[in-house]
Amino acid sequence: MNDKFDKQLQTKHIKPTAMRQLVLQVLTKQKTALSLPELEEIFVRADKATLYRTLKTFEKNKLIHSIDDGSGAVRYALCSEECDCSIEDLHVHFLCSKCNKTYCLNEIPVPTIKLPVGFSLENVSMVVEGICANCR
Amino acid sequence: MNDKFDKQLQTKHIKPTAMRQLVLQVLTKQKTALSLPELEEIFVRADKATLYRTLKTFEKNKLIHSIDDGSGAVRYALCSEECDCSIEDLHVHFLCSKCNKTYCLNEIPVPTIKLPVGFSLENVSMVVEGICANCR
DNA sequence: TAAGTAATGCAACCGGGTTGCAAACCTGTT
DNA sequence: AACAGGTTTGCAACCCGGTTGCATTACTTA
Ligand SMILES: [Mn+2]
Ligand SMILES: [Mn+2]
Ligand SMILES: [Zn+2]
Ligand SMILES: [Zn+2]
Repeated sequence: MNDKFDKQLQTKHIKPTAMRQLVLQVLTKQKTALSLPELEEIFVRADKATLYRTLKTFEKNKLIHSIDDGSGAVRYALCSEECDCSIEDLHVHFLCSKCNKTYCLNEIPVPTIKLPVGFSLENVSMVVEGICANCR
Repeated sequence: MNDKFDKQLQTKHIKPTAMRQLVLQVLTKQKTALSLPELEEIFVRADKATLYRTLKTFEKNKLIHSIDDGSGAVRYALCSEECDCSIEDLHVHFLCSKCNKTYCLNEIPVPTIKLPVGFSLENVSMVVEGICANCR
């Protein structure tokens, strides 16, 4: 059980500390992305900086990806199995204006667009805002 | 000359004060979007709150639109002539990772995407990050 | 001119994010 | 078991963009 998260962390070359296992566990069971402040609410006894660095470590090692949806706090979600955080792994995110939750729309890739001449692309972010299926 | 901005403000039902004329003038000559902190650097003697409220007023009255490009500060750019800030006026924005400037790609509308069932759309934001034409 | 309304200036505050530093912890070695 | 090195954690402080309350000033109109 913990072994599962343990392996997962080691696969991404992250030393599996207790805190990291717990954070990974929480992130795993979420259907929507979590921000640092939200994580703080879940781990009331944990230190903000530790949670912050945990997320940063996870992100650096591509266990999670970050989503800046304009909701005020950057949110994080588990990367999917095949994800290596390259351009072709980018997908659309959805922010519900009612429940303020952020969904990964993993099945919807970010559409390709043709940039003006001279502009080169390194990254794309597409955030759709609206009402989610749970709120309607 | 000032008359031009004057009319423009009145068209959008904004009382044309001196500060507002100046801010509009600055926004007009910009080729890239401006954030509140950047505006503060330009108007060193002006008060932050005044500039803040000026931007908010402009935005509410659809003289400018805001762009949250993930650069840390929300940026603002003049709306184009025909813009009434509805869905079909949405366009892609470009953030240069070198000069950190944000461009309105007015000629590139945000692509339509098909959301999962139950999800409804109210707004979309698409930000491309890369190297701009000036920086390459 | 006087009253009423809107804009401005100043100060303080909030919240998310980030960092320096010391203590605790882990791991491998003597 | 004691030690040494490197890593993680906890605590505190800080930064910065954004926002608000409130008193003052400016504008409008009766
Ligand atoms: Mn995602
Ligand atoms: Mn724009
Ligand atoms: Zn919802
Ligand atoms: Zn550039």
